[in-house]
Amino acid sequence: MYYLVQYLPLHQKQQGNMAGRPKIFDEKEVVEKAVDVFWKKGYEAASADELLAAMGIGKGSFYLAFKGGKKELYEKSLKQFSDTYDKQLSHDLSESKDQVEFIRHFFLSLADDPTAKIIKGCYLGNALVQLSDGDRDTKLVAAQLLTRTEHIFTTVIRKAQEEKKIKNTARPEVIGKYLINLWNGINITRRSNPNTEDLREMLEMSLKVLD
Amino acid sequence: MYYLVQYLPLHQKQQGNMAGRPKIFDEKEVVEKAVDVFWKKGYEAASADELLAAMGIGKGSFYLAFKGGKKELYEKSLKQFSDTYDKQLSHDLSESKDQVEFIRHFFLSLADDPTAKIIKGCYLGNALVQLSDGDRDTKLVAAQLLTRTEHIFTTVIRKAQEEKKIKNTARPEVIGKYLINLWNGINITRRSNPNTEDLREMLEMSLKVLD
DNA sequence: CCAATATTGTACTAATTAGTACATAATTAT
DNA sequence: ATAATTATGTACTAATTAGTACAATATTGG
Repeated sequence: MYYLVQYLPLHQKQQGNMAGRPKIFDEKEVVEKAVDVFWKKGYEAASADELLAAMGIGKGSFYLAFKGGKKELYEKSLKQFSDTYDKQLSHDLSESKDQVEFIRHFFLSLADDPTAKIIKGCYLGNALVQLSDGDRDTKLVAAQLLTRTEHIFTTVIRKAQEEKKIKNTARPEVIGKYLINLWNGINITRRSNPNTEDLREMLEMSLKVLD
Repeated sequence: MYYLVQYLPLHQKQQGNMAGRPKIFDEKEVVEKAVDVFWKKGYEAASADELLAAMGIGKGSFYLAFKGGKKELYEKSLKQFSDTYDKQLSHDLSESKDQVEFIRHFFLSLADDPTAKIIKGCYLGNALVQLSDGDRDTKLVAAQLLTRTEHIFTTVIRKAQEEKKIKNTARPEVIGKYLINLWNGINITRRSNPNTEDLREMLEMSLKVLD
């Protein structure tokens, strides 16, 4: 016997037709709050109490909604962050007149970021460095999400090559990896040296691959 | 009245002429053991007990020798690691016939590292990512040490430019930063994608700045 | 041999951790 | 209204944390 089941999008609240006391929070919203804490403190150093305070919910609600505890919350935060980020990036790219130029500007703007004082790095890159061997599965999630962003770059490059907009004839996968590697590097390098001018020149040198 | 004081190198044990029970450990040796633990587990996740076990000393000895506790141990481990690393790198460079070629090979070899399965990244880069805002001073130590390695690259590049061994006429500081940024990037990128072939091609593309 | 000194090992503390148990509260369906 | 269901808040637990206190130990100099 088979049943027709309606799969609702996860973000659609089903409160209206469900029995029981209603949730006082929206999962997406509290995960977003958790991202802030994890990003600022790091995975290990972010305590459950601190997370709950930021999320504005109590332990009862939390461990009911996130049965896997802190780890589940972190994985969900990685996914949600990455989804939002990639979606925004893809959208901005589709809106831009010159996608290669957009990427160039995207990287160059990292040299004079006004938020440079509080350098938090890349949320996914941080995960790869902060997670220990015990959290191999979570690490893998972060790795896959970062690879997804890499693919966005790769796709732009492939298209630009087809349209003869860039001279570089290397495989698009290689240029895409080059770009994500540049991104990964900057997120470390910026933390160790705030010299904006050298950083800018270094970025300009790096972006010659897009000529 | 002035006295002539003989300053002994720190690593020279002065036990022979000192009163009191002799130390059962050598500080450099135990710090080296601690590096292993910090590198594998990360700063936060490395517990004092675990560190002490690896170092083979008890709490009494530890807190006497490292009054600043875990934090002092970590800072010392950063310095000692970096000293050893830079010294080795400088030595290898001075031994090599072609220093630019050495650097090129140094980076290319990262693509087929036999220890790729256990990717621990850069000890100093990890520190920059793993330390939270509360450990700003320790972070600064790591940043300065990483900059020192950058300067080693810069010096090689400057010399190579003077000797017309590379065509790239950008400021050596910029090329040096480019190289340390490449290093920082790879130590993240390798963790997210073990595809050796793409990585190798990406590195070859990156190293064109050394032509 | 004894005083002075430095190191060691153990037992303890006080704080913090993640997570559980469960009574209470707020909702829907009948 | 009341039964069923789901969420919430609080009080608790059990483990782990970094670090301290201090008596016992091993050395040097006199």
